[in-house]
Amino acid sequence: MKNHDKIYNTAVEATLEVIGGKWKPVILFHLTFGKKRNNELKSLIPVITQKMLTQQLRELEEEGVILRISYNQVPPKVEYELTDYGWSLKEILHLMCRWGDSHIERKYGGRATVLSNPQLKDVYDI
Amino acid sequence: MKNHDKIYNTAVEATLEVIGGKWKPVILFHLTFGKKRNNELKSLIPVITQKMLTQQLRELEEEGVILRISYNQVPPKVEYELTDYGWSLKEILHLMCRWGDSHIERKYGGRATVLSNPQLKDVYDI
DNA sequence: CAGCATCCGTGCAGATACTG
DNA sequence: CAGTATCTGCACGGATGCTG
Repeated sequence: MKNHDKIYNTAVEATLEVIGGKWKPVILFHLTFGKKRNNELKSLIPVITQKMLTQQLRELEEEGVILRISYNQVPPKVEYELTDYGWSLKEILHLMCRWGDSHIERKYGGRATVLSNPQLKDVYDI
Repeated sequence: MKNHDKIYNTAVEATLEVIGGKWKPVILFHLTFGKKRNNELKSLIPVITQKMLTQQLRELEEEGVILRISYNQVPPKVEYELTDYGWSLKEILHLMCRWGDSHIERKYGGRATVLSNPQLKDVYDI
């Protein structure tokens, strides 16, 4: 063993440092369907507050998984998109979505609704 | 639309309800290598407190992804293992582990260590 | 060994108001 | 439109001590 700057017990923990935030997987998941503006994300995630959204976006940006594109214009226009690195999370995120789908079906039968992931039906056969 | 007991914006959220706890993915990950006793989990996750460990285990049990096996003996012996349903999370968990590995490499180069996931090296070629 | 009970602090996250 | 700034509360999680 050498001097370490950082010690993990499991590599899973390293992943959680990046996508472990309360809304991060959800935000990233939506971005796997293309770049989104601030308001679009708010519409897709109605229950999140603006503060939380901005906060989580900033952290994701710092980790290098998303890119913030600010067009200098009035009114302001900002778009968020996955970086190449961020795209490497797609498999995990879509797997989480598909698992969630089957979990909902198992737990609630038909007594639950998922508002905004119709796209996945086109991507996979579910 | 009909009356719903539950509404999700994304199925990802349903997944997060199950594995979204601070330590849940880590605990579940360890269990993908076989049943573990309370103390074994504590050794594998040194920084977790007993309280948190118990709490997270209970919640995982309630969700039906792990099973608590209590042998009625003195001293007590309790084992935790994945249910069949819990096993369906394996792909996500191992994907998270592998992504974490590459993330650590990318972010820290050699200046970080992962203590306890040698098993994965045998399972996959990494 | 496995775990519960209790106390306690902090930090996460909500609500509201304001800005370039 | 896309944010900041500030105040606030409560629940999450840590530390400690006790139990079957």
